[in-house]
Amino acid sequence: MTKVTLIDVGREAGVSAITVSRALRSPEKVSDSLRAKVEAAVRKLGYVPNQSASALASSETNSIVVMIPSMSNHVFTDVLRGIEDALKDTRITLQIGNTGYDPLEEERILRSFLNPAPKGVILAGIEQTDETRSMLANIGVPVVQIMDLSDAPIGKIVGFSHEKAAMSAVQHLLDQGYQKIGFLGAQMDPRSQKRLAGFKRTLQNADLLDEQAIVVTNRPSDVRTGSNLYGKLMQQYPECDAIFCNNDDMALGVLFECQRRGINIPRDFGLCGFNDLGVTAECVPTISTVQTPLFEIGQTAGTILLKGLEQYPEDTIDLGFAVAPRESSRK
Amino acid sequence: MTKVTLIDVGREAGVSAITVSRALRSPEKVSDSLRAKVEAAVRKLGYVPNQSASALASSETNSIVVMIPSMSNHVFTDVLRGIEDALKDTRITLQIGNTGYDPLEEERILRSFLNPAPKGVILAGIEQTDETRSMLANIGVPVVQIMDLSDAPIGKIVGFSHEKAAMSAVQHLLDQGYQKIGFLGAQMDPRSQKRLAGFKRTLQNADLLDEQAIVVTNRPSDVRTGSNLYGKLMQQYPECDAIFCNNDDMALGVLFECQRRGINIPRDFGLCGFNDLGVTAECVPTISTVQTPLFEIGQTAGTILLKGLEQYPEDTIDLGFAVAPRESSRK
DNA sequence: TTGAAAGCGCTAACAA
DNA sequence: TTGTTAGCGCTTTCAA
Repeated sequence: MTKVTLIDVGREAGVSAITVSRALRSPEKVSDSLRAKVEAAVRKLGYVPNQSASALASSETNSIVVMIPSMSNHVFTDVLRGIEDALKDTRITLQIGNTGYDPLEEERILRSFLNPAPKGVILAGIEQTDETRSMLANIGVPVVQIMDLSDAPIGKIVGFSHEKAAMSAVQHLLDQGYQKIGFLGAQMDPRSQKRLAGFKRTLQNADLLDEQAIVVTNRPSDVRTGSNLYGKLMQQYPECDAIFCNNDDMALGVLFECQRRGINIPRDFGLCGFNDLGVTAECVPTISTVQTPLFEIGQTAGTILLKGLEQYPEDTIDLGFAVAPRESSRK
Repeated sequence: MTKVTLIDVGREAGVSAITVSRALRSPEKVSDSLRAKVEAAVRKLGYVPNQSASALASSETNSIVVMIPSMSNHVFTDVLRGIEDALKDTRITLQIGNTGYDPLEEERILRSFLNPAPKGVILAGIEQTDETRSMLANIGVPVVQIMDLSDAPIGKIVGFSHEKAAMSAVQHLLDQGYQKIGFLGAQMDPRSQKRLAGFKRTLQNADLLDEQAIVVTNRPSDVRTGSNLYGKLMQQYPECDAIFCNNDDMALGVLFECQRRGINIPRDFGLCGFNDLGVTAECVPTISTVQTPLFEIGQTAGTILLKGLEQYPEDTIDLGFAVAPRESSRK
């Protein structure tokens, strides 16, 4: 079974290689009897197409490139599941690149993934380098950005407004009667910065903003970081009576730290997370959060590439968000 | 910048295409002045190698295929991080396949990834189909299985004993004075089955096994499932005084459910998770667990493929595990 | 509906 | 140290 080629299959079926290729690629353009013969030969010999040869000859691949900042963050694995869902009945393969939140790394990896050109490219965020943009333009490959919104997308963009989402979350805490609201942020990528901007804006409008109420780090977002930053915040802003966290795992860390310190949530302290990563709906008390359409973003991006960008009238697709009020903010 | 080829670079540098290829692939075999000229031309023209053409001509790719059962389970993203770490200073690309815990799906995806042949293949578990095994044998590609141990690995295998790990966990609960120990299992893949076997064996040895103490589901492992299965277990085995969960997120679900029911952990009830996925070290109380070398497994598998299987004397590499006693089992 | 010829961009093997 | 020739396995184009 060493290296079965189209020629071998053709010999077995008594036809030429090109005929086999056609029988496999466009079965409708071939007589029934031929198709049956070819399929039998393929099965008998265990033929598997050589993707390199195919891509080289046709200058077309069957892969879609996805560049995400991190595999450890559930946010992006949820998005990936959405993309996989959109592509599940096709022969399209995902080529996943991990950028580590670095646009230059994104550029470097993407370059190596762009020749031969993939069917499409999905990029997280809108912070691509100029070089990345010009590479993509030169190649002319369909591009979908995800997770954010933009007035000037490279191709299409599917996401939601991080600033508005944060504003809604903070407004929710205000509506519940909390006044001294703090912000805890890890992994301060550009979308987190927008959430911080939304936080600031809402409190400014209410004339309640205190710069001491903001604690951020560039470390990855996780439970322990939530606990740690909570401690830091309470030192520099002791009057704090509620927190908005830029990711659910941070909020969980705050909850645990409050339990350790004997602080009652929601009576003494309000809490709201972000992204609805599952566990905030289960813990005690449940933690209010902002539901973001992660799976749907992936699904939509995949579908757009599948159907062709031109099938979608708008360049920007805002999938919105929803504040999910739970026990942690029911004062 | 449309389609710059080696010939274009060669023309720019005043040499032939093959010389450019050599200058790029083995710079040490080329004169300094030539190398400089070629590098300048590459930069000027923005040349990027066509991987399909390269793979076709050399019958060699620069990719390693990784087949994992799920992207949503942190267990496998930790392993992936390990693989990426081992490969970070190379030009090797990961081709990730998501099997959904289905050996036939693994076979299907793997087949499409095997022509042209990758540099190596990493497979989770030991449940490959006969067809998968024979494909891999025919191609002669280096294979590393991970996450488990086996007497007859396809190539090498890197993992630990799930049965022994579970036995240690259950023994720990016994040592702490718990007697009526239950088992909660989701996503009952073959490795989970081995953990269940370890659970049974240890309790059998102590003459404390009750079949009513076992509750499993094939749904994915998550926090809510932990809470739900806890309820089911307490119905059918009310005398239960401790639980061993087959994954940390399930254990967290049990903790939350106990909080809701006013059951004190560890005084009234003991708890131990599995895999040490981070959050069990942070919650209140902290949850005892079994630390498994997920990152190291990935790292080792990547390194083995990088250096060549033959560099490693043993076929089976047991990276072990460690019970991490925490508050949830300190009766 | 099927086939022959040519070539995708690169590299192995050999030659100079 | 550099170049020539041939060909990897497939698909495109054109012809039958």
